[in-house]
Amino acid sequence: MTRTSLKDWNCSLARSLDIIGDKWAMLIVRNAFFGTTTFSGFQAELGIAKNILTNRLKHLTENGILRRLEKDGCYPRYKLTPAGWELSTVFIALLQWGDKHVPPPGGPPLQIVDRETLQPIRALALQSGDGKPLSTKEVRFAKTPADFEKR
Amino acid sequence: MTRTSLKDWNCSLARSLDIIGDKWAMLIVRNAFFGTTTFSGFQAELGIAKNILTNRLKHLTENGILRRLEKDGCYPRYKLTPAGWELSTVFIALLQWGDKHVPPPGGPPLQIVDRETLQPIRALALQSGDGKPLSTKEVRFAKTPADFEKR
DNA sequence: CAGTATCCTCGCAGATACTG
DNA sequence: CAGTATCTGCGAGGATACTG
Repeated sequence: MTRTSLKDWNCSLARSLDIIGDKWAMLIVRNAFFGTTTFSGFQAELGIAKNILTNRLKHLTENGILRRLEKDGCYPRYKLTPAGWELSTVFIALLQWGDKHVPPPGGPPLQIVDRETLQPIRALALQSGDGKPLSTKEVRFAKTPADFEKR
Repeated sequence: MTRTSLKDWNCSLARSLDIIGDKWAMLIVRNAFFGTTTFSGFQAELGIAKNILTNRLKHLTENGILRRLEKDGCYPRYKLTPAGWELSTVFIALLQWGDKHVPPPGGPPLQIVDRETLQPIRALALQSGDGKPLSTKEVRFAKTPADFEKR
């Protein structure tokens, strides 16, 4: 009678979906990937309710996607773990799929380009260390970040 | 006050998540990819409630992921559209991520191998035509299909 | 077999006020 | 700023009975 949990399924996809299978989780990871680190940052960019955001951040932290870093006298920062970084392969695939098959209401889709070459990125191979931002493989948006996520 | 819909966001990822961002949708696509075509097939394999399954199948059909084929005097069959096939890049990425980062409760994870070479598949490039199953690139499970998804 | 029709429940999510 | 606490409610999702 309770909702089925996928945690214990003998299937990696199912278990993965149990962690990042809801829309907010994936969007949070995406924004973390593109540089957001603070509570209010996620909150403003996504327009998500605070308690829900708390929930998701906690859930992602407990499942090893995010790491919560507290420096004394400073705001806590959320950064992707290596496992979190590797999720980029997933949402980039989804993003590109969406670019192709779910056209935006108006205007052309935003593009992800390499920060240096400005060439469109088709797939990412990430091998980051311990949550540090990537150097050359780092990506940005062709449009300004502000354009990107207007809620 | 209503739940936020991602349909109209200016972001391909968000719009994609609105379509296949819930766990059942992705699992249905996965099973469709691996050969399931009938209502009862999905129902038995996933253990999903019938009305929910009806919902999801309708939703996926309306959004161009599945195609519902009716032959007179025969059961309806659900087959992936080309767009649906291309989703495999997404869930394979997720599946492999899960293999690495969300270890199963007991025993080694199942593996996806090439049907002919039996080599593990790391990434798929699909270029299927009109919903037809793929030929050489088709994949199967190293274990029997029956092992695969025991609900 | 492939759904439709109901009913019911509880989880997710939104809004808001409040705290260190 | 970064949450916590509380209230509220829609609606996803489950169970079951029924139909062509």
